Amino acid sequence: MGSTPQVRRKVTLSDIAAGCNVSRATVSLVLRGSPLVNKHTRARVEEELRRQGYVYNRAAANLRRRTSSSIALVLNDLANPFFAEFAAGVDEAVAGAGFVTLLGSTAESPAREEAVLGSLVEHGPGGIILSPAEGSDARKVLAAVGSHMPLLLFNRELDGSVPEIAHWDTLALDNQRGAQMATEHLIALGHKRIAFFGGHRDSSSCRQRREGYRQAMHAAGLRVESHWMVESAPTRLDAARQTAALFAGKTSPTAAVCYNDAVALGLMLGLYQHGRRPGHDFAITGFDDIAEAQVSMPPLTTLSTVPRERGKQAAALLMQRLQHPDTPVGHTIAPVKLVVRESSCPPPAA
Amino acid sequence: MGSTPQVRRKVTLSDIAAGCNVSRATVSLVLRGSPLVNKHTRARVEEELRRQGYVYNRAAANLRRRTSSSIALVLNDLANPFFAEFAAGVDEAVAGAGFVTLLGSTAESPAREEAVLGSLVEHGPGGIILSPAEGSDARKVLAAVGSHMPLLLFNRELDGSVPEIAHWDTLALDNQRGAQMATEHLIALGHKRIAFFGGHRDSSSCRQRREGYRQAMHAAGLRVESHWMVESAPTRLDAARQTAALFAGKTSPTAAVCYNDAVALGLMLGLYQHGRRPGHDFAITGFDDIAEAQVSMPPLTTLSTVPRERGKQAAALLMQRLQHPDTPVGHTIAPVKLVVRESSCPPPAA
DNA sequence: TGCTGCATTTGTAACGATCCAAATGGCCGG
DNA sequence: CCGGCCATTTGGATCGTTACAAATGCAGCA
Repeated sequence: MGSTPQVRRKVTLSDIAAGCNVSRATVSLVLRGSPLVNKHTRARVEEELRRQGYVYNRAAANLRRRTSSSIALVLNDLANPFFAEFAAGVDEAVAGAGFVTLLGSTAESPAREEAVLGSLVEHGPGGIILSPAEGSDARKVLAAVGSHMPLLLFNRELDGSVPEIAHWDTLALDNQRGAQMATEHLIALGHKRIAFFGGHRDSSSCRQRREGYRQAMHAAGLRVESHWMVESAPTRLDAARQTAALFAGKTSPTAAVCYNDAVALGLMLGLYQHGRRPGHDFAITGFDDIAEAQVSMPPLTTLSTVPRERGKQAAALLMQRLQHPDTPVGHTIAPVKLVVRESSCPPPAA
Repeated sequence: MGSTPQVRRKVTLSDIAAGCNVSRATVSLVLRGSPLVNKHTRARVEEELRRQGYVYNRAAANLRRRTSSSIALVLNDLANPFFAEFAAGVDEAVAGAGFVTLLGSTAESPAREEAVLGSLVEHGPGGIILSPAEGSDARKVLAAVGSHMPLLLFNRELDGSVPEIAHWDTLALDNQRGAQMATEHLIALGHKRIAFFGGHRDSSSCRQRREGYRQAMHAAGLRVESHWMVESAPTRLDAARQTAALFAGKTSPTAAVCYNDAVALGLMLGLYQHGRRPGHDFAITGFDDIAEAQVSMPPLTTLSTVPRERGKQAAALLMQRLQHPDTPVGHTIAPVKLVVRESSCPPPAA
């Protein structure tokens, strides 16, 4: 039935035009649903499009129209579930707007980031969503993307960023407020000796979370022992390894605000290995609310960031910028929500 | 220093040509590193490129050369860590070959899959890597991508696929052999009553894993009770919910081969809730070796699929196909490796 | 009949790159 | 001094689409 053995070359708009004796211009109008074309003509053309199996060449159209139909998404770590969810959200919104997503991942390497950005920019995305690699430099990024490319920075800041060159929008989580809420929650439960566990001191998100923690402690008039600030890679494995450091000093904490969920889960494991029972004799909070948080043992009290929503939001913000290139840059801070589960118990009776 | 306030229009090759009194053709040759150009000329042109902040327009070049510099990656569930790792692997290899990845995710909906494929195809990728949505139909996919688009199917089969129309390559995990290995491992430990837990009966990977399980059981002369075959959504949560079903009949199993790691971890949780201790009085194996498998409690015996490697492999296979479009289609089965950890214990002494 | 107005349709020049055949200019041998 | 050769450069057509101004045809009306 109507099988046309389409062999070599791709079908173009000229083929369609020739196939039903109209001009290329008319076919183009049909493709774009213009009301100018006669409805009988339109029908003939559409039939021919179907018959020949035409596929639109958006690259050619974009070239002529000087438009773009893609956005680039560059992530420091796609394999991380947080960013994977984020990416899914971005793609969902981007696709909803009729765009496609160009993906790039940098594996936390500023050098790769530069290369990836360079390569993606050549493909002419309308804008870029970037979650920078650790140590990524503002001037380098700017050089790679150019000063007129709409750019949305997610989740982290760039090193050496000064207001004069920063033409980009940002979307960040409310790290400080989140850590503050977690700390206040533990304080309300009766804890007095609370640690801040995990993360790299020099990452911007870690700095902000520590700051929130410190403020809450200070506001409650509680001391912070220096050995309660434990650094670790933001992974389960390294967190488990660093557990012992918490109990190295003479005054042991009874609770810990963790840098993120991965670290919190690692700490749980480490506690079990030290013979302690998280959720019974030690309270823990996380950050992110990853899928495992609700089924860990015990279920983890944490700050929900809803990464998929953040992805959609990031895409929406970038689309905004595409439509209004000349509005002043915006800095959005997404609220986070405290989700209380069993890992945050009161301190053991003194 | 040398800051040229580049305002509106993008810099094109003509601008460079004009800027140093050579023809566009010469600039083009320089861009592509042709040995034809005089090295003094090349230097002048390169200086001008830098000075004006030129960025290559790959879309225009692709149009003229009738080539492509992208591949499309369409996933049924990007938020799943297995696919996120896979995507990271694909992107790594694709970027290494100087291509970019066009991302699409379908949220397990065949309708969205069709739309996403249609949209991506218009952007002219050189080929497509597709992990189909559940229930995705072969003819529909074929209609969306056309019969000449290089296509690699990953992880699942398409419904209604018949050899006459299947021009695509495939890359699959060795599901059957993997489940067989897991089952044999449990049998070697002394288990006789072994269940197969989780997954959707009609997904191709679940069928294959069940088949491997059945073969191993049969080869060992062991019975399979019907209530030992428990279905669940492939998620932790639903798996935890279905746990009770395992112990509904009169003969309870002492071990379970799980559809995948998520299910296995859910089952662990369910067992704890039923007062059993996985790794002590009940043995469990998973499938995938996701990151959590090594830090769960107890650490999970599972089949390692190395999704990132699969991603690289998928990209490599597709690149192969791009270079040799006329070689016969290939069906690759990636081996899996049994990783023994503490979750697979011997049966409790009778 | 000639003119205007409307609904359609169309030719042609772009968009930014590449391909190709042909031009340029310098140098060498005869 | 000329022809030929080499190394280099170049104009113009082209990829598949869209913008735009202009053409077409037909109906209505004075």
